[in-house]
Amino acid sequence: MAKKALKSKISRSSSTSAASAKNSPSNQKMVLRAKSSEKMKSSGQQSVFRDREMRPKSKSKPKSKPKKKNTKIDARMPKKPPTAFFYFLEDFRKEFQEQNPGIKSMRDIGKACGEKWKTMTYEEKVKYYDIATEKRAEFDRAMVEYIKRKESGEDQESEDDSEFDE
DNA sequence: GTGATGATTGTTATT
DNA sequence: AATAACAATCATCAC
Repeated sequence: MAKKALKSKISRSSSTSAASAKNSPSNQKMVLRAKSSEKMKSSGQQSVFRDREMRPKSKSKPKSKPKKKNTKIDARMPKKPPTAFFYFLEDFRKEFQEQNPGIKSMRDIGKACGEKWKTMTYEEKVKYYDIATEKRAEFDRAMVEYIKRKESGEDQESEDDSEFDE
């Protein structure tokens, strides 16, 4: 069927109208976010002997991913929004945990997700892409403002930082 | 107790 | 065109 018809590019490419593909004129703000504020608490599991590899925190040489904010980016810099895959992860995680209460971390889940993700058809993924695309638009907007603000006065540090001591 | 890591794919930015 | 880096999450490791 016509699945392949659109996968060509979900990416919004540019601008403004490009999003018309799935954007309805009347729909400017569609927020469908399954948000969940659930917190799971796991008990203590302490065991562990997985030889993963020694991970000296001394990252003398970041191999490929400095996970820490090494970039002196401003705190006001809009971070990259999660990609479609990440959104899928959110949903998948919950289910996966239910089906596999034994699994603990995302590392295992991530692998399962990746595999499944590839098996998913565009139609299934499109909804995630849709969300991601929208998020990007918002991010794009935020980026412009960020730049604007930055040029205006990067010295302006947020003074309203809630750094109140309690 | 804190910081860092690992794993997944997607998108962006840069070259 | 292609590569690099980063996005969220959370159990686990190192000190």
